[in-house]
Amino acid sequence: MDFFSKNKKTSLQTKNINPIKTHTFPSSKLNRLKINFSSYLTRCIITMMKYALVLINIKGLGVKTFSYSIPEDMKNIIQIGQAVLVPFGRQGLVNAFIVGFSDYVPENIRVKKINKILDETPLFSIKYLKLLEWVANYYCTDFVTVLNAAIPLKLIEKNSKTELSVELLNNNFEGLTKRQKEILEQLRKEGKQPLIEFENKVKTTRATMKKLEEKGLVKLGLELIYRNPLTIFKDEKVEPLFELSLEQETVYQGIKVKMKSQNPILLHGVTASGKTEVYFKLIKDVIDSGKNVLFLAPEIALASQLTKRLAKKFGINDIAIWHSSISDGEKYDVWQRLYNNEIRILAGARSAVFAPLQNIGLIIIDEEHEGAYKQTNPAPRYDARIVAKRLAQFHQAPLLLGSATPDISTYYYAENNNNLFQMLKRFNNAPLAKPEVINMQEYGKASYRGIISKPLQTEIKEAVDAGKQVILLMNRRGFSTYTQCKACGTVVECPECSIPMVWHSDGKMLKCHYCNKEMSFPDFCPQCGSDALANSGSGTQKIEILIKEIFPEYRVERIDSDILTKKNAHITLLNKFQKGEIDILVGTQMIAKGLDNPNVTLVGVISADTGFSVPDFRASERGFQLLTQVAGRAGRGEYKGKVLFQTYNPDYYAFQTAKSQNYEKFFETEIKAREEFDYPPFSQIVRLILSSLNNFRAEKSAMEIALRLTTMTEKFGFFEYLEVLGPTPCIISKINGYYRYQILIKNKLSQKGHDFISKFLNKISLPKDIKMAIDVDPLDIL
DNA sequence: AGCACGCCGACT
DNA sequence: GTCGGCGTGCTC
Repeated sequence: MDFFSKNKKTSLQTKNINPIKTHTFPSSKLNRLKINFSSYLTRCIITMMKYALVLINIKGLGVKTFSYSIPEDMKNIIQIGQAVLVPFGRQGLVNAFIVGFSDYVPENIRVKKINKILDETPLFSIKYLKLLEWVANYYCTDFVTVLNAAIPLKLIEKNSKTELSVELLNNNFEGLTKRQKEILEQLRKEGKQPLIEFENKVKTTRATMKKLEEKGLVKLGLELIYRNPLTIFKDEKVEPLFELSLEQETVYQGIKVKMKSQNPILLHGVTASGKTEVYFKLIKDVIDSGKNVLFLAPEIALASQLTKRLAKKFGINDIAIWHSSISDGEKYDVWQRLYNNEIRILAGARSAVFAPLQNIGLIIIDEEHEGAYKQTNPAPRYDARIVAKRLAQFHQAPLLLGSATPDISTYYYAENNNNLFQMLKRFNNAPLAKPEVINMQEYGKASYRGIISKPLQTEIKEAVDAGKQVILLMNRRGFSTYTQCKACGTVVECPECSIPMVWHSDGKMLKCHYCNKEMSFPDFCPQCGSDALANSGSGTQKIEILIKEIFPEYRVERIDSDILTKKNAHITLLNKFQKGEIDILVGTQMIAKGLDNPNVTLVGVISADTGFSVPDFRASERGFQLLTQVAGRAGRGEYKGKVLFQTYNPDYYAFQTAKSQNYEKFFETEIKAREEFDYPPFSQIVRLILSSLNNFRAEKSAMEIALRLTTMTEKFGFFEYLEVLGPTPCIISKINGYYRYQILIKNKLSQKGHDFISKFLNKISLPKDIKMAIDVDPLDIL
């Protein structure tokens, strides 16, 4: 591996920029970690080893690994995953995790001794760390960054604490005071629970509880009582599973045959085709066979909804939920229950792939095309689908992906591996609404303010007057899309980010959608001083106002992320809509997902072109998905649905296929384009973003890295697999004051190529004022 | 993050 | 001389 030699200097090093240093200490640590996890690690070797590698969360510094020596008396019990107490710097004893063992420590450090093993039960296994190590390698980041994302740091602080519990011992309440009887009655109803929680709830004190303990009526123990966040669903009646339709039954049987498959299985089912029933039937089979199920949904709200449905079918005791917003206490409890194999079904969002569910027999990822499965910031920029695939392989369990509009790559692989299942009919045989196109080149002039066409107005009126409800999609928030000077053409941009400021009519402000900076509407053009500044384009706020102008008597509401700032506001609005208290709902893509309202008969897309024109290789895919998903909101009940797309480009292929709701046709055209230009799934993209407050230095460092990368690629014969593009300024060339340059590396799916990239990036260290973000399989390249 | 170490300017 | 400014580097 001499190509990573420290002394190599490139000709581009100048006085203005620090040389790219290679660092040795952290990477040697990583190498030790690697050796420990992946090869000869067995208990007997561990117990012979002198040093333990522990993970410490240092405030301000983050999570780092350090070596400590193992006292003789701990050698028989010490294990990976245990929480320990170690002396650290001037901070005295701190909590840490055992993550590895070693016989060797670099000479120049003097090791301290592990002070205490806090809990002999480990919180994770070697297998688990192996998965994280794989993720770190795949996403070209370090192990600690992945660990940081995977294990809730609060576990470290929480784990040594035990809580007092309270439990009823005797049901005979004779001879007690009225108040005491009340307290015990409540305890009898609710069962064993944490003492403090109980005292607060029934408004009593420790003295009273001690008294009851003395009388032998309750037991106050030190045991750990798990909080079950699902108790809110505990009154839900457990219902039998649905009967499957013929189409569902066929797909179910087909998937059953594939349960041993090492490759992901795709269930492509049109909106409202009843994928959930198939999932549930499979889940039942898996848990009956004694294995566990991981079920992911793209976002927290959908994961909660899913958990409720699961609780209805399987009861609450074997189910847990995991996502970034459950409380630390709940995380701790769920973690323990998972590790102790007390959970049959875990539902959750992206981060739930890292929960330590044991003995997995099936992983389901619903709405697999959703971008929310990919973490964009901060690192690790992982995709839960990729991690889940690896996790499934570890457990030799199948991975089932479901969507009405699958990711192009997922579909490609599923088809090639003969793992594709389709449900192209709606469950209740309701026909899919065929969208109609309104060519705005033709209708534009006759439209209300050039935006709401006559046919759309007519359909809205017809629907609402018939007591039905309407969804209008406008995939841009704010009032307009940009503010322009009519004299010189200048578009008002955010001073910190290179994107147009958007006029918001509610706050009467121009807002930056990247950094949220606000400013008042300028009186004069910042470029030429003219006063001819005007707003152009439309967003949700304008549509809401226009619709209210046309139909002053109808109940119109708007949902977009501006509304979301008020807590639960959007849930309240969705509930109102569901109850029929809103006639017309205007919103961004938030309303395209998951809304299942049988009373919606009309869906209108105000500007169906939005999205397709973004300069990104996935723009057509995203546009197609959005239009298909929103069209699926119409006619889900017994009433026939209608969908109208307003567009200025009626002939565009992605648009035509979305119009006919023909996924396969879209796929065929799109996959050819991907092949021709070597985009995924025919290559893997690794995107590097170099950014700095100083434009020149950002560009310079990007150039230097690109040059090194190209030189090495050629020198070591990787040019067959790797193509280095750039650097170029990012399309969004400035965000939050940081100038951004990108380098794209296209890897023709070679493992060797990927290992090279990973090693190369691990060795790079940059001057302080330059930041580098590594994004493997980026969602977009803006 | 803290905290020590250390290398220059101002001061009783 | 030596007090203290805070830039730099380290924590097994």
